[in-house]
Amino acid sequence: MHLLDELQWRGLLHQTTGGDELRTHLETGGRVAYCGFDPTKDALTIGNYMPIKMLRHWQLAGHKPIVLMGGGTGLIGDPSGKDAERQLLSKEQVAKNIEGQLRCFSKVLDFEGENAAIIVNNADWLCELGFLDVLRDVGKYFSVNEMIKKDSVKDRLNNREQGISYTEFSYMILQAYDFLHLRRTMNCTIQIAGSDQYGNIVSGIDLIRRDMLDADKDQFRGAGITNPLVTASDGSKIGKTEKGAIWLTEDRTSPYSFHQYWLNVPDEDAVKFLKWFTFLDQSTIEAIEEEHASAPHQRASQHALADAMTEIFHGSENVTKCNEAAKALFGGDIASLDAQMLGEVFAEVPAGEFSKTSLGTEATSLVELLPQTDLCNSKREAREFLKNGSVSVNGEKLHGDEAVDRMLTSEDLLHGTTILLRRGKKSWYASNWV
RNA sequence: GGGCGAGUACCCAAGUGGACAAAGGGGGCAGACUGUAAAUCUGCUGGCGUACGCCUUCACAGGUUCGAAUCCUGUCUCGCCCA
Repeated sequence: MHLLDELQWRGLLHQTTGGDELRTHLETGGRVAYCGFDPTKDALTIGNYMPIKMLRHWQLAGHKPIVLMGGGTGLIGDPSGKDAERQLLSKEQVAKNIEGQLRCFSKVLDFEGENAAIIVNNADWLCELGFLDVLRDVGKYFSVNEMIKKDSVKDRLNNREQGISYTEFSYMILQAYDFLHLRRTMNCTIQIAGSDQYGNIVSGIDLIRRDMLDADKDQFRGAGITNPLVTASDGSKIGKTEKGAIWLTEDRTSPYSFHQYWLNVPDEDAVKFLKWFTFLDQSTIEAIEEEHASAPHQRASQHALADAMTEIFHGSENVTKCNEAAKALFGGDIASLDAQMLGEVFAEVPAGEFSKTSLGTEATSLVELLPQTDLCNSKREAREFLKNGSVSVNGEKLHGDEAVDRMLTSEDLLHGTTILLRRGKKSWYASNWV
């Protein structure tokens, strides 16, 4: 399938420049495209995944992706979609953030082989530029009249309170220059980005055209491909929960939580997400969709989604673990798990150590104990949960007043060491008694 | 600089001397139903205490009053209008 058709089918194609010319251009392998990444954070979330995935599709289609880290532009800040002037990041911070983000890229993109992805940092060339050189060689090609028409600038100009600094105003020139630089030095003809970057892409293409006035007429100048803004069915951003963003690295979001996030996606989003976020092909996804439709309660789409995503970022071993953990936590008979399984499943869950000698005493009444766990904050709250029948011990639900009076004893120990507490459906706590 | 208006809990928003820890909605948490879903219904939602209660909140600082989110003074912040 042609890359553009593939993206179209997945719902990832928003706009392109270049029309048929672009399509033809892509029929030859080994083309080079870049996508810029903002080094404002030292780690990435699901919200940052889409552009990386776009580059991977590019790579899978037989072309070469360039990851452009905005180490230079990151010192300036993109005014797009921002209603206030950005704070400038220090050079050290930018360098550190780039370092942190690289981990995520290697999970998705292939950095080896014929079309190996490469990483460049625009600080390497932007920092070399002299101010006067830029004004003479680049600035000349930019019409201020055009620049102030761009939405990103216009919004800020119309807003008397905020305004826009000359620094941020210059951002689009820098981004355009990036494209030109990569066009010149790496034969990079395509820029891939989110739809909000369309204006900046066009600026880049214009600049390339002007730079290549004398070049062979048949030579492809440059084009852009944008993907739409992806949101959940309720209009919210994907990958944001009340508890915070879902990160792509396990030091910030455990594989289990990551897996669970996808598993809990609403039905109406699940198939859409399969197309957007996974690399499963059309027939596979259609089969899953059918399977889901015929047995909705099995949630085939969510399972496929969760497994595929977890595999990308945490590996197939973790997929198995996450599924086993989920099965035990939600369906299985907790008490019958063997010691090893128990350890593995609850490796993901918050835990704490308690003294075995206190078992059977006042100190191990649930009202006393729960506030010491992550499950609740005070005795008052503990009583509330217990009365509501929200708490279970080793998978066995407790009700009403007897729950409030319940004490843990040595008989509750699983394998002589652990007692599992649960509040509601999804909050677990492993208490280890030593 | 002048005029007007507003600031209430996680968010929106009522309340304009006592019955106010403060209506209503949203969100969140929990329960029932389910499919670890959606929709629906129920309970909780400032904190602490097994009740009666105590403590901290209505932008901030003072004041009036037996009593203030509510009245007065000053300060700060935001919005709109005029210069």
